[in-house]
Amino acid sequence: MAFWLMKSEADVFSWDDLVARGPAGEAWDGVRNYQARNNMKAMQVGERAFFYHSRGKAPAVVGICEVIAPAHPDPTTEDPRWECVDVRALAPLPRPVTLSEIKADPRLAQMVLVNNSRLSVQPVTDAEWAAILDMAGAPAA
DNA sequence: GCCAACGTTGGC
DNA sequence: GCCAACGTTGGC
Repeated sequence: MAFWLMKSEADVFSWDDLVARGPAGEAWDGVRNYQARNNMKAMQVGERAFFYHSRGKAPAVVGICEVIAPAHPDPTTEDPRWECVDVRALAPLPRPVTLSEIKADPRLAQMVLVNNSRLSVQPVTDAEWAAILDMAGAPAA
């Protein structure tokens, strides 16, 4: 099982918006970046991803979501190059983990989030996943 | 709101 | 195939 991280601007589509979708979840559409798309194509149903709020005054990982549908054509474009997965909210983190905390933790120095801040869908290693859960005060997965 | 970093586009 | 110009992202 691989782990992932998906970014969204909090004032465009927030964690609360995903929670409001309930078990039906939401298509993660609108991605127009090949690397991010390739990551979505690699996702398996049941895998988990951190939900990250970008661009707010305190960018942070705020929740955990689950992939509920594999990659399929992006409904927001006619262009067949673009695909998206569907995700649903699983659980909020007991405490958000901010980008500044992530940058300050040596366990997370190699995170894609730290080194390629523009990639909107990115892989997370098992060790990074565990470290962030730890920082959030969440039980290990 | 600003600006640096990055990805994409398009002329040659 | 190269590279300059442009648009977008996202931290601050």
